[in-house]
Amino acid sequence: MSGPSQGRITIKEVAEAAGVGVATVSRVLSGGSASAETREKVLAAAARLDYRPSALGRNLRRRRTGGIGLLVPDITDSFYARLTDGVLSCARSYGEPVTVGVTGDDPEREAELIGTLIEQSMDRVIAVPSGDGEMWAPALRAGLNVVFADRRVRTDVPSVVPDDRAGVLTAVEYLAGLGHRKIAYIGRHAQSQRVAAFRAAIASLGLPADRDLVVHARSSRDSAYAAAAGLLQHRPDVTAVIAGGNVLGEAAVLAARELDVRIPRDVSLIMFDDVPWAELCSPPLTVIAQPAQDIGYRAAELVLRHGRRPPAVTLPTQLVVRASCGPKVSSPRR
Amino acid sequence: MSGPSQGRITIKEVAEAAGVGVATVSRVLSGGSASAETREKVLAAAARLDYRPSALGRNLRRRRTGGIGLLVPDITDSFYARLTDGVLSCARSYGEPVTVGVTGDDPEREAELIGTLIEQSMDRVIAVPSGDGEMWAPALRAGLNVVFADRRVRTDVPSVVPDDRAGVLTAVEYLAGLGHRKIAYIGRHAQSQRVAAFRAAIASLGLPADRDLVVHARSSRDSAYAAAAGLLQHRPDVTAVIAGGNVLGEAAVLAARELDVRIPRDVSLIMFDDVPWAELCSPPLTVIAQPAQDIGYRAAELVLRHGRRPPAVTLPTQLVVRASCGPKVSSPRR
DNA sequence: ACCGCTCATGGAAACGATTCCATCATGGTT
DNA sequence: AACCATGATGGAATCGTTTCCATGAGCGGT
Repeated sequence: MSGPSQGRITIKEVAEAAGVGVATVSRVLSGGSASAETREKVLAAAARLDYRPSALGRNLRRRRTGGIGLLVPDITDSFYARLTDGVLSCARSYGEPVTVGVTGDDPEREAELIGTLIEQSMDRVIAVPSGDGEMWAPALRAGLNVVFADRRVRTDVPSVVPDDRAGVLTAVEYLAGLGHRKIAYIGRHAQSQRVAAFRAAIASLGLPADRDLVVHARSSRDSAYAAAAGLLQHRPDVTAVIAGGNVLGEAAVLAARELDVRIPRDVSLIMFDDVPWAELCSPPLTVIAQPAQDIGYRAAELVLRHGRRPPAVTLPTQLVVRASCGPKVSSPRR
Repeated sequence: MSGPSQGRITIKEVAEAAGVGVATVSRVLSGGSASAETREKVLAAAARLDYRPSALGRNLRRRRTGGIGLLVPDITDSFYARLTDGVLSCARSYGEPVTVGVTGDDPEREAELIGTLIEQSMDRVIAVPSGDGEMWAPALRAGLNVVFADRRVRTDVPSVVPDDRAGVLTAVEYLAGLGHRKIAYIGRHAQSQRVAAFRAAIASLGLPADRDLVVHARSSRDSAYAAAAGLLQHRPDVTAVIAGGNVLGEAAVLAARELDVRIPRDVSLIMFDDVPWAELCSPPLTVIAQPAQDIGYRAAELVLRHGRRPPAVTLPTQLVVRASCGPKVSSPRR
């Protein structure tokens, strides 16, 4: 009865209780070879003492941390919440803990969080990168195992992204089919890829190109509202808008309501990202659904099985037609 | 030029580069006493080598992990996403990483996650407990620093919760004021506290008590829909329902729409938790707003400053009247 | 001039695990 | 009977940090 009854119990105490050496305990517990009898004794002792190996000790010796880091712009945004859910779901099946950080789409904050992560010896990270991803260069050189989600900003980092090009094209084609020619896009600052796809789609359909038809917002709700209201106010000639995310879409219907422009009579609206309330909205919103959860899950798979990794995974999007788009009005709204 | 140029650089190499001992480096970096000259040398060397102390080594020695663990039922639920955001926001100002786990309101999964957490040597945890919180007993005994959020299920654990009693009472009073007498409550399984408050409110206003007027759902959207649809179908006599959360509210308006019961003409609806889309909904939803982010922030404060901790913090809720409640219809709906 | 006090400093132990390596027993082969 | 191969086992080194303790220098007081 000499065991130190206080504090966490260690492998040493298990070894003592089982009457074997610490090396043997470690071997048995990590599936190494041992005689049936010894294995029995060790397992019994470990169970009796309710022994839990310390991840700290293990990781220090192994020189890597088990867990995975996840960096998202805004956990409050349903899209990133679902993406996070996907990551957590996959990580759970591997028993890996996930450390989450919020970047707010700010490269500086992102760099800071990367610092924290490598301080923690995390060697596997999933991130929705904020800027052009150049702050990742040092971490990459240091051997960090990174997978980008939702945005593909570096070709040397495996990425899991929605099929933006197809999604945007589908939306623009649908709108053009309804007769719209002045179509605007409201996006976040960081979505350069999607904006490029938008311009390409506009061009390919022979619609008038106009720089001012894409407006940007930062990741806050206020900024989104300002962008939407500004667009609706200053460009009475646009008859259809595409919102590049659910908070942008929300801001757009709010702004429209405030400015008394009716959807879809005055302007048609397509929102990226299908969220539960899109159906509850008045009018129900036509959306481009994105597989947020799958993106997270696949990204986690990629970062966990770090075999040879494909450079990029693209997941399909889907147009869900509801009631927020209508034929072009004959005369531009005043 | 003999430094091992591969892998992470350690305190030993910094010491060598600065021409001092490792103990001195450690002391300088953690704010201990040292001569100005030495401090200078060490700081210079550390900066030059871009040295980052390994949290692993530190934590092993200190026998505690810096980070904090966070357990929520469903990160996809806006309420818990905002709560998480609050926790992350507070933790960031302390430079503490946060490990997030999803319990799905399942005590078994929760116990499993607790195991992972203590394996990680996390000594500080914020949790939204699933059941009666009895699986926390061993962890508590082991000295884990736990704070409960959103639900108060044990008196021996500090908790940060919304003022459920006042919130429910406000909602019931408001509904009663509109003439409603058969008021139902749809809640999650785990919200025993709120259900008790509901019954108390009903009783205090002299309304008919009826066991069947509170129905429970599990944390999935499907379960929520089933519960709402069941209630609406089998109890044509209820003229007002209170939904105990935003996914329950969403399910209620969906079910109502499907069953062709109109809000608020046929039944009035009050939803717990104000979410951005409540205003966008048709009709805009009257809600009891809950300070989800504050709850998370305060819980994080509590768990980080583990001075003497108050047993419970209760944060106020607020009734936001929109358009989902109306006067009682004269005849029960068929 | 000596004593004792303070202060900076570096060596070494400790934290809890994994893993290399040496040791020893066993059993089969020549 | 001697020998080798095989496999189980435990001691000890190791990971990167913090912290205890001993050492030595500097210095003011008697």
